[in-house]
Amino acid sequence: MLLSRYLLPVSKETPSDAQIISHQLMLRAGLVKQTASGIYSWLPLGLRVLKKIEQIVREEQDRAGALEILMPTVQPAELWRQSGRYDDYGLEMLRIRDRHERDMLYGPTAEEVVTAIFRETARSWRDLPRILYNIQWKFRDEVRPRFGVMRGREFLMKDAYSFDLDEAGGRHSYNRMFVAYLNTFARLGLRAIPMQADTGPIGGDLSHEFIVLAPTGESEVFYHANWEKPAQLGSIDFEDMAGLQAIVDSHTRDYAATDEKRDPAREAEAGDALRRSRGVEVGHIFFFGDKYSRPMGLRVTGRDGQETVPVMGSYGIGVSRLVGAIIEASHDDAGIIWPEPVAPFDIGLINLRAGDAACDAAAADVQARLEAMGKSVLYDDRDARAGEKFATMDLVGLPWQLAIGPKGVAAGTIELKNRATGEKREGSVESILAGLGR
RNA sequence: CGGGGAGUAGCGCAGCCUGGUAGCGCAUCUGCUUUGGGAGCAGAGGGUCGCAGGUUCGAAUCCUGUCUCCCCGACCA
Repeated sequence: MLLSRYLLPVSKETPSDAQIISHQLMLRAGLVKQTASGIYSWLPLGLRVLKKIEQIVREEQDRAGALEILMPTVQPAELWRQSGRYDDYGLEMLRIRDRHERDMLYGPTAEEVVTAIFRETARSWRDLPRILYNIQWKFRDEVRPRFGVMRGREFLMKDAYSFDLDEAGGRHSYNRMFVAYLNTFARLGLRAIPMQADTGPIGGDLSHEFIVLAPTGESEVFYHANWEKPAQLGSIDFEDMAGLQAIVDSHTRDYAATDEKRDPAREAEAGDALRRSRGVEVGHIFFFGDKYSRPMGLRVTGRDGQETVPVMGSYGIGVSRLVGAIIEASHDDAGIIWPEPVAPFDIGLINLRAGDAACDAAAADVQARLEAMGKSVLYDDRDARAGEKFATMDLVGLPWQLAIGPKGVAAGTIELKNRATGEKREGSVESILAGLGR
């Protein structure tokens, strides 16, 4: 991609609306534009990141055996009356009336819709268990949106819903999602800690929040030092109930709690190993039994020929929030530092003397060769000063910066910088490209 | 929803108290000089001062209403 043809409105100045670092950097790096309070438009660079995160979330859901569907953003109030939540949900739900005076709503979550779908498709125990998920925009009319996409009113969420015959099965589904979340956050380059959570208005008795550690995170968290070792998950057999339970057990053994859920006894037990940090909630999983299936009339025929009410769980990841969370966890004074799996482009290519025929040709050649290697390249071909180009690349946080200038062209060399480590390497075009190809 | 703050050029701000027809920095455009980590000089474009009423000869400035945004609190993926 040629930067001269891209839409990348970067800014040196910090927008006065933004308080936290991820919000400031997202605006300064031209990732998003605010459209209304808590509502954002995604610009090209930000959208690439959002889609990369979405795809990683999708792959890990698929791997865990969940099935992707797509449910509507606008839902009929009728379904929420069936579950009994229509009157309970309150002002957070954006209520809409259509031209026929029917009560509609912009979905804040999708338990009702998915239960209705499953009610009409599942007939017998053979249709269970199933986990359905979708990645769709949600709207919650927060009283006070803030922190940019971290707490917007409109947000992209992956929400999964499990249907099982009994509680043991429900626990297995819960464990599938638990482990899928560990894998997902690890792939995103994040250290996320599962913490025992209140089940809140959604009900049920088995629930964890996944908290990403970030020094500028919004909530305070306390955890055992063992969590600082990154989780090493090998290949997982999601069908192995006992094996999955063992993984979950090993990832819930060490103490970890949010501010509200602190346990003085366990903290004393942890002693010197107790750590205190800040974090951002990026995922939340619940098992809630027949809370929705029973009132909504979801029934299947069991092995014994009798009707039975399936049990359910729901599992959310804030996809758009993750963009902010990753930046909170990974930035420096110069800007964003994207973990490679979510970076909008793999490489930022800087032409230090745009307009110089030899430099232009060399840069175009390098770009073509990188793209032939399957790398995505943002090529700064603008007629601007080197400092401005490097600063822009630092701000937008691409993992690698390649610089080509007259001296390098004369010597047949090119300079590579790693955004995260700051390490620079100069070498022949061939050797640098070979290094990037690995 | 309670408390506080702010709307003036794309961004960051001054001007408002003490009314007199809008300014600074960055960004943008043109030209020249520059060019290996946010250049210099010269010039240019860009604003219904959030909106609506009112006071006044005259309103960015004073008064009233209204909309929007931000912060603190309670609530939340």
